[in-house]
Amino acid sequence: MDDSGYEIGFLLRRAHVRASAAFKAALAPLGIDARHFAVLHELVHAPHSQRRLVDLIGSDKSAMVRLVDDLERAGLVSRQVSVQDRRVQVITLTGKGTTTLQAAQESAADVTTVLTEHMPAADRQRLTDLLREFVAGPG
Amino acid sequence: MDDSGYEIGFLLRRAHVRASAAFKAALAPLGIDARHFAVLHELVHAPHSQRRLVDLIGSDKSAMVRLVDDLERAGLVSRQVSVQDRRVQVITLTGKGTTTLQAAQESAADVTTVLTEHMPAADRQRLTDLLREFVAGPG
DNA sequence: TATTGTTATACTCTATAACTATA
DNA sequence: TATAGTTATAGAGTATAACAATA
Repeated sequence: MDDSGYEIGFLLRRAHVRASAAFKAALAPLGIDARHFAVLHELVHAPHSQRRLVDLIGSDKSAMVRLVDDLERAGLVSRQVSVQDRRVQVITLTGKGTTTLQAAQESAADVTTVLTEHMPAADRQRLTDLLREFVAGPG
Repeated sequence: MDDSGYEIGFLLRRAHVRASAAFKAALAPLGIDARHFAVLHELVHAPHSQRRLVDLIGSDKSAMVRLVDDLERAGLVSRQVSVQDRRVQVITLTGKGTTTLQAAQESAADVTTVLTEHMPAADRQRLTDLLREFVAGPG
């Protein structure tokens, strides 16, 4: 009985569950979860509108409002009305946000090491590359 | 800026979101979702106790009660008290369950084809193998 | 009219603990 | 005492639609 035709679906679920539990535990001391981390990560190089963050992360706009609410309340980002388009809220990393992001990046890297330490380095790299290819889709 | 140290976490999330949305849509006409499919899939070769299903799938016992409730209500599995241990409910695929599972397997295989048709076949196979390795963990 | 962001709401899923019946 | 299953409940996350402000 060969189920390789659809096994990847089950495997992605198990892999995600395994990884997200580990990331959640690692980020908890910083007061954020993986979704907040994803937002902070997108803001490293430049501020973005909430709309742009939604597109980058693949969330939805009402969920993003609450994520940014959380981050703003924690002092990690700030909201500013755009001068060009006053409908737009520009989200910027604060100094504290930058510090927290760096700590989160270290924790996340440590977790990743633990999650993949049973795999040869080449396999780890190849898995990352193939996931990137899978996620890219037909586009 | 190199984020390869933790990028795999984000990628697994995006990959899982992409795949689960597709599986959900494909299985909806059969009246089940991916979790029900996983349960049916484990019952192909032999009946199992709910406890065993929990271990196989990585769910929890109260969630499993409801999954089996759903499947039993739809006539896809049956519950029978074990003769050896009357605490145990043995879950068995019905004829309708077998038919539905086969349809689900075909839908899932089709979805997988669509999800990976932008990838060379060798990459698809390698991704499956590497995910299996990742999921296995240090054990 | 269309878009950005906000709010409200309902729904699903998960997590937890208490409970039963057996062992 | 411990285990398999059940039930109840609370919480988190998602999805949806209606709304306000601006373009």
